[in-house]
Order: sequence, then structure tokens, then C-alpha cells
Amino acid sequence: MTLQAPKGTFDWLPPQSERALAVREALTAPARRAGYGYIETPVFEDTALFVRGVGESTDIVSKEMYTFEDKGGRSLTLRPEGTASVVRAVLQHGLHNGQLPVKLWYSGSQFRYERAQRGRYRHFWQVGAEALGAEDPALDAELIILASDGYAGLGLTGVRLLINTLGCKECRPVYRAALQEFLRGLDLDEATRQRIEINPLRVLDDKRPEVQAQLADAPLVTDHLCEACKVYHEEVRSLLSASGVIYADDPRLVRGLDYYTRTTFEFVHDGLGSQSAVGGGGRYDGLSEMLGGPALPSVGWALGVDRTVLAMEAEGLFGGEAGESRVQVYGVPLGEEARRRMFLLITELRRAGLDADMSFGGKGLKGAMKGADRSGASYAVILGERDIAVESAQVKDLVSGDQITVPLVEIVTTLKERLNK
RNA sequence: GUGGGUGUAGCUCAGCUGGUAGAGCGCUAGGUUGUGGUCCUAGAUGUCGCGGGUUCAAGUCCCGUCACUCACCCCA
Repeated sequence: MTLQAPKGTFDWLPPQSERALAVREALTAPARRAGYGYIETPVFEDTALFVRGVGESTDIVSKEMYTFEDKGGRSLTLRPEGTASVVRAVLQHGLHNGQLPVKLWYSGSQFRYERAQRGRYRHFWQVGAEALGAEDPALDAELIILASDGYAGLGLTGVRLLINTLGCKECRPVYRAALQEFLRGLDLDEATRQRIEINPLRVLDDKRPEVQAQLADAPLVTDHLCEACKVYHEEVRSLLSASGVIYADDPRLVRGLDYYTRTTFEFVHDGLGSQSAVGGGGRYDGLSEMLGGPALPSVGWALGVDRTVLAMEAEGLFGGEAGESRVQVYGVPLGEEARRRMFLLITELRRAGLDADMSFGGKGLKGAMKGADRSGASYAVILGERDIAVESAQVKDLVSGDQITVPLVEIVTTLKERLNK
């Protein structure tokens, strides 16, 4: 092997690639039905967007960005997440000057320079949905329900929903100070001690048992919320419960991006190796302002496509089911003239709306029939000199093995009838 | 950035204490001069990741290196 995919990346190949496609479709279907419009933004953005939006203190910005300089000397970065780009596009085009909230969904590649492992790659795929410009607990609940329905639509049963609130610009600083006070008294390594000063909330997220043990008595956000945040969070929870969404309160749930306020949530699954989140999101009331825009309280989520595929594999949701049978009809030509006639016939079948393929490469009858078998087609159309001589072809039912002679001019209608098209 | 594991055919892997490569699957062809899915037979493809060392001899032992992978950190 001479060349391979870059470190930390992988190729989607059939049949797994079909799964990825189906997952993208299913995860976004609920949002599309809820009036969210599609948005596509560039795969790379001005580096400043992520530095200001995602936050300099995050690992994403401090060590995981694919940043490069283009030939014009601009510093660009392959997007490590989708929300900042969406907010930027909304502000740039003034979408927030119309009726609010602006509801958008997206699907695309994301990039983070990390050491790869199961469920964590340098190039990965997310679908996302954002509702910008409204501070309404029903909107938080709506998005959570849409994501939850997306997972349910795929048949996943092992996805658990964790929710929390991080407070607002009024109560969060108070909590942050209390947490820092507590954390400074613990026995922690240097890197973690630094994190206490930069982003103390994320220390709560540390998975190491020796750290978790010390966090047992850590102050919780939920005990420091202002009245408004408390009421808001209660309303979100209440709407979720009333909608039949099962969730667990996780006062330790913190997210890796700086822009989150109030509601945060994560969908977790146990089939992802060492990773746990298949999706996550939250409210980001201050992000627009951080990017130089007006106040635009918003909420959104991103769901990992490849992680969802892993979760589905862990739940055994991919049997040798659909997606494997790629066509309905398969052409088996014998001889040069038949090859040409078959080519035209297959084209005609496709234009008539049937899924059709044929044997290429001058294979013998046996090899071509084998191809018909592997293609998953229901019918094989066999055409040889004898058939051409009487202007007909053999139509073989590949399941029953029955074979009939059909005049060439009737092939399309005969197959359409048999396939109920 | 740190640690563990693994690199042998297209794929999954075997190859014990060193004696210069094998299986299954897949692929191709034939058995069936015009019929697949079962069966039988034959065939093709390997710088044994790469470089160096030890040795009469290295896939096997040693060193280095690269890649992949799992995990930590962190996250979707």
C-alpha cells in the first residue's frame, strides 16, 4: 500500500456508507418536519470565529483545531463544530432581522486534531439544529424532543438523555467562584489546577476516579441558580416530562464549549468504546454578542453521525437487511451483439423507473449469472443470439428460478408489472 | 501530548522452542459449448509494515522507526 487516508480519518464503504446516509436522514427528519430550514456553511472559517465563539480556554481551540494560512495570508480553520458558523451566517445575512426564532438544521463534516480512538476521529460528521433569537423554555424542550425522536426513529433504545442547567450571566459567576474556592482545596495535578482558574466547570467532567472521589462534595450549579434560571429550567423539565421524554438530571453535566448558558443536555450511549456522547447541545444566549452581533438568545444541538452508527451497531440494529439489494433487474448478455442490445435495454429500464444493472467486462454466462445473484435483483434478463434471432429475451425469476420468454418490445412493461411499478 | 496492544494474500487470521509461508472466506476459470444461489476441481495475488542487528539460517530473537488500534486527557 502506498497511500492511505490521513491519520485519524476513515472511509465510509458500502454497506456501512449506506447506514451513515440513512442515519443522517433519520436524525434530521424530525427537525425538518418541525419547520427547520437547511443551511450549509463553509467547511473552513476565519480562525477568529472559533477562537471567539468556541472559547480560547477550550481544548478545541487551544489544541484541536486544524488551522492553516491560505495564500492570501488569512488564518483559516477547518470547522471543529457547527454552531459558530451558523450564528455567523445568520448575523452576516441578517436572518435575525425577520421573524424569530430562526430555525435551521445542517449536516456536515467537522474536524478536530485529536488522537483517534473508537468513536473519536479527526474527521467526523454531525447533524445539527439551531433555533436562534428566542428565550423560551419551550424551544429548549422542542429541540430536545426532536433529537430524542431522531434516535427513536432509528430504533435505538440505549440512548439516555442527561440534562442540566449552567445558569446565566447573573448566577453563573457566583457559582463559578464557589466552585473555584472548593476546587482549590483539592489535591489535583498541575493541568487540572490550571483548569480551575480557566474553566472550573469542566473539572467536574473529569472521568478519573481519583478526581471524581474528591468531587463528591463539590458545590452544584443547581444550588446557586437565580430565580429566573430556576423557573426556566423547571419549565424545560416539565415540558419534557409532559411529552413523555425520559431524562436524568445530571448536575455535573458540563460541556466542552464556552458558549453554553442555562440548559445543557447530552445524549449518551454505552456502545461507543470509551466515548459516551452520541449527541449534545444546549442554550447559548451570549454567543451572538461574543461574535459582535446583537443579543440573540438561542439553543441548539449537534448529533454525531458516526457515533450514532456505532451505537446502532452495538445494539445490533443492522442485520443483513435492506440496502444490500441494490437493483431490481440484472442484465445477462451473451455475445457482442447482445451486449450492445442489453446496454440499451438496461438504459431503457432505468429511464422507466426500474433499478437495473448488468454484467460488464465480457464475463461468461455463469459469471454474469453470479453477478445477477450478487446484485440482489429479483429478475435477470438473459439475452443471447438465439433470443435476438426471435426478438425476445429470457426473464428469469431469481427467487423461484422460473423463466419465461418475453418479446423484447414487452420487456419493460412486463418487468414493471411484475415489480408493481 | 502520554501509555498498552497489533502489523503475514483483497478480507479474517494461523505459523510451537529460528530451518527462507499456510487456512478459511472472497475472486477467476472449469465441471454444466445458454443459466445464479448448493457441491466438486483448478488457478492467481505476499517487498511476512520499513530499516538495521544477532545467526550458517529470521515471519519467528534484539534495536530503531512508521502505521493501525485501544485507552488516558478531552469531546460529537
